[in-house]
Amino acid sequence: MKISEVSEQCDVSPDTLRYYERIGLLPPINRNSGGIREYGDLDIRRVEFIKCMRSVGLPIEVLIEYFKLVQQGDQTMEARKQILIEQRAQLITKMEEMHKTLDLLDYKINVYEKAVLKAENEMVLIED
Amino acid sequence: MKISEVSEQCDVSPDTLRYYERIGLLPPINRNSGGIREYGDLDIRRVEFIKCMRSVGLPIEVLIEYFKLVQQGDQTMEARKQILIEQRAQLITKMEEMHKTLDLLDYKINVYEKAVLKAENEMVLIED
DNA sequence: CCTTGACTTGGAGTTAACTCCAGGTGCTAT
DNA sequence: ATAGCACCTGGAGTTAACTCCAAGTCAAGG
Repeated sequence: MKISEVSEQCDVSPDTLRYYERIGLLPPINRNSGGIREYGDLDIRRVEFIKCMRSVGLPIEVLIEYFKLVQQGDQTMEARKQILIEQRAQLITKMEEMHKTLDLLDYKINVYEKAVLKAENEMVLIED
Repeated sequence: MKISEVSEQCDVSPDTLRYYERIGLLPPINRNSGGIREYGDLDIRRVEFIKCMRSVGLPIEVLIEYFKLVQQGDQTMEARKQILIEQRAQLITKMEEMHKTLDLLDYKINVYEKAVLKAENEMVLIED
């Protein structure tokens, strides 16, 4: 798969794909005879994984560290697991934060709902 | 309340508080005779609200727009409500994204769990 | 009176994560 | 064979949201 196809399929810009490769978040992608990147299935899966993690704000640095360990082989499994556990914990914290904020938004929206209705009723009274 | 006290109580740096004021996210704070900022209860509540919204990634620009409407009085209530509803929707989307990512993390952690156990069992066999 | 410490300002610097650009190469269709 | 298009590279530019800094003011304590 060429870069534009990957870009299309994964909804990540070609610039971003090249950027990810430069900083070592993606491995050096295989090239065809003309020097054009040819992404394999594993590359695509990695992009999808990165996309999922990035979408919730997991920093690129952490992902680079993780893939560095993956590349070092099986004896780093425990360390990799620890990274995922740590990120899971942070994700849970964020979700709790979001739940609190959601409650506050709901409360405020409700206040406006009531205030707007009240204002409308008063309009009706005036119109009478 | 002086800036350092607000900073302490709300866990926001003095620099950030002054920054928020400069860009119009906080109103011009009252000053004492010496030109020192004196934060009132309303200011504090606004800081707390901002903190809550910022903690889930709601952009500063949106908050500035919101407070601009607040300052324009009651006839902007409907518009303000719409902003909150829109942000609520985006928050829900983010939470769903997070849930998906959480599931993926749980799956991966589980895979490692099994792989590590398997590796340990094999070690035992070798040691035997 | 002098030092200390918290405050002030305007402006510059930082960080993360892209995003864009200029200049160049190489296949492909007319 | 030449025009056009997708791709390449290294490097510069952008954006959001801070964060830091130098130079200055002021009240209080020794």
